[in-house]
Amino acid sequence: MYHEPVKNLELARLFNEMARLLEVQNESVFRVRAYARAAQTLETLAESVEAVAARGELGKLQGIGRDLAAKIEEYLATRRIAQLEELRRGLPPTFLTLLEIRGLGPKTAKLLYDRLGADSVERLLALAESGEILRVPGIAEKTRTNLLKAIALWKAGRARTLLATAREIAAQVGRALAAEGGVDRVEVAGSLRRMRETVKDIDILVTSTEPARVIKTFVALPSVLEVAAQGDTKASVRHAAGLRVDLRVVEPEAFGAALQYFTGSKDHNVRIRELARRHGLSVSEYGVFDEKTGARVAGKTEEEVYGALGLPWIPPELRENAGEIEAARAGRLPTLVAGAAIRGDLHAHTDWSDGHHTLEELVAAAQARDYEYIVVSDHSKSATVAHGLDVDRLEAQIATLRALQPRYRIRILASTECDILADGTLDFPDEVLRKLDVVLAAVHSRFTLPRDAMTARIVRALANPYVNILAHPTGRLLGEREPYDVDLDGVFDAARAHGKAVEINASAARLDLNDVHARRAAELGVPVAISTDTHWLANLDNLPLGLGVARRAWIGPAQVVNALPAADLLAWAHRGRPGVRA
DNA sequence: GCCGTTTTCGGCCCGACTGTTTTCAGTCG
Repeated sequence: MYHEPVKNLELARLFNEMARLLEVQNESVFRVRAYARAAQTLETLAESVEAVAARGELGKLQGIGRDLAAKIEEYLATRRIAQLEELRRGLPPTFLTLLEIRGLGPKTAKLLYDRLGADSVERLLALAESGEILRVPGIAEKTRTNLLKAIALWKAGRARTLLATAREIAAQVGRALAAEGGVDRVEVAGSLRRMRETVKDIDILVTSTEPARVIKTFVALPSVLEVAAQGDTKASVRHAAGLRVDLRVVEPEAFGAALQYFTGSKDHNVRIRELARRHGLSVSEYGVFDEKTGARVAGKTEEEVYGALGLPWIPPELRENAGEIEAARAGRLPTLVAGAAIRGDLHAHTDWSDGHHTLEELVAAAQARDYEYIVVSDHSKSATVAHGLDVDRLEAQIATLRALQPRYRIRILASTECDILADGTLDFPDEVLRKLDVVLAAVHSRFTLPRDAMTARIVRALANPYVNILAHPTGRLLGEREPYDVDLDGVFDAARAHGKAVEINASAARLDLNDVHARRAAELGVPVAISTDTHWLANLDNLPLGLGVARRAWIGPAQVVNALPAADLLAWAHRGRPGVRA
């Protein structure tokens, strides 16, 4: 999905494919897991795998030993992995899509292929519709209807749900459960709690003295389309919004263990349990237990659970098995940026361009959020569809905004989201930019430039002494538009050299930079701006989405420019301008 | 296939639910 670092994700995909192929061929689950773990390491690796290979340090990566390191090197050198090609030989290329059908795993898929030649979803559907699959031992009518349903769902498109949408649905379900009574505590777990940019399902955890009643209430909610599973303590439904919602009812005594367990990630939890085993402990959603005596030694809170393993509490956003367990053991977990640290929003639009509210409405709404400052950054003239401002209108807006200032406590900062033209020059001349408090620059056109040209374009813009922040650096729109092709390391190097910040755009479909890239930027010493890119007043509430990305990127308040007081922010923004002392 | 604060060999996370079984395998998270 991302263009940089390309090979990390390419390789991760290939390792995942090898894991699935090995699994289908009934290989040892441990061998399968080794490949899957290596894939996960590659996915979360911020640095380019090529750079690691060049240093000869592949073997130092989590879960990558001599053998897998050799396969990575083989791929980097030849763009092929002989073993993968060998594994593929036994099965048609469409076979692995069968594993995307919920409820159909490697064993059954292989069985259906061997017995009936089910080599694709289409073929499986035909076999299920005709009833031929009933001839396979272990498959009866119930499985047939379940498969038909799952295939229909698969065909409907299993696009992941945006974090913002899922947060809203989870809140609604939580409120509905609480309103029905019998529920003491409600918490969201899973990838939603970890603030992943998209989620596949929603996990909700409740405590109750009447589990049966809560389960009954849950499956009967009006927003429930279909009940997928229902037991004494857990149930799983398909929500009207299309995604799956899982509910677990747990004992208060085990709430921390359950929350830790259901927050995941799976890979994080596997590591935690392995660590526990080495301490003679066993971890489950019911608590931490002494293996010898069977006594529960922790479980009421997450702090207790991590504490029993000799670890500090790990923030959910870090729980991806991306180095957080090692950092926790070494006492080197980062202090993450939190909402309280954010002093203002650095990217917002008004009806002067494509925003939907007036300047005064925006300022009042930002002030109501107790911000110290709000940056008004309407589009520039080349963004014609967004009614971008020309020089005259920008100057008029600056005057209006300055005249408004005495009526507000919040500091109103004049800005622009200035288009970066195809050649890297800016949409406003320097003598106009210098009248602004802060300058944002962004790409809104010519998305298909070749990588080198796109990189040079952005690097040139960053060299302009008036530009402060590169907005939505990759241009992606989740589920709609791929990021444009750009060498982000080149962009980050330029940003650092010129003292510029890169944005973590918090609008629901952007989240741009993403977590992996933001982590890379921060590691390279580039500060970030966490901004909402508000077009509707309600968008100001999207800040937590951007904070989620930043926290997943291990970013602390010291690396965030809008954690600075207004005076410091302005000093930083004007530092590189001609005539301003550094 | 990886890995080491009991180990360079012998382990490798844990439990719920389902469907098809007569005691459990497969799948999921």
